[in-house]
Amino acid sequence: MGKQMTEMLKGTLEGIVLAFLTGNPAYGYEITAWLRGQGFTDIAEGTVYALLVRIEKNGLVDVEKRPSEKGPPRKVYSLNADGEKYLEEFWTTWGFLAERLESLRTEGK
Amino acid sequence: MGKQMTEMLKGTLEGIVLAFLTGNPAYGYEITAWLRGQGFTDIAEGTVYALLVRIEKNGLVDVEKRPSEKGPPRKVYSLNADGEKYLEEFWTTWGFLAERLESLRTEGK
DNA sequence: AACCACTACTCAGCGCTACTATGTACTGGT
DNA sequence: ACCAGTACATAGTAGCGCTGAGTAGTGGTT
Repeated sequence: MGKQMTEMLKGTLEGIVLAFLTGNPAYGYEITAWLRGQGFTDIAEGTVYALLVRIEKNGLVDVEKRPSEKGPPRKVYSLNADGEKYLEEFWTTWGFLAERLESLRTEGK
Repeated sequence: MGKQMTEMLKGTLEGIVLAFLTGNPAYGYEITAWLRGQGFTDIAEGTVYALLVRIEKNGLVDVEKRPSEKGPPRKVYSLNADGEKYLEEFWTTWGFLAERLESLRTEGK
């Protein structure tokens, strides 16, 4: 993946995944596939799983294990109340940053 | 600074500074002050100087030393051709990311 | 003269996140 | 028996911003 994208994803990938999880419980493999479909073609599987471990440890999601027809059991993640609050803060932070950058891009300094 | 903002700045702060430098040579202390004026109130001085060292080492800027009336000599940075090209790539990368996030925020997944 | 605020730059060490690379394990098709 | 696809896990690495401290020059106050 491009180095710029790699650095830019720091902090935002988490928000992207949490946003996807809103009202839409999903498991790791599924999330990875979705991300690739969104254009994040080079996201490594390991990155997603590590992220999921982290947000679970931070108490932002609930986890439920479900059997799969085609492989090992799935770990289905769903956003909980803390996660929703965290995601709201994420949007606030991102909104500020995006606004600053947008005005920089159009107006110049 | 908020942890979310700290992580999100990774990769974007560099672009912000390069964008500011476009057609507008500046020195570290000045850039720090400008960033604070833009709302990035908690950007550490050390962060900015380290970033400037990095982009200089990567050949994105030219540097000129100028005496100051009120302190140690200033190191004035100006964007060069490589820097402009890099900044263009930055906008492309950021544009993609911002678009994805924006559609996530409004449409939901 | 001593002190402090402001200007201006530097640097070592830390924490966090994404990436690399590899491994495990289950199902189904050939 | 083999391989592709599904599904998860993890140790080690690189990069970036932050913390905290230090150096240096100028000007104003006491």
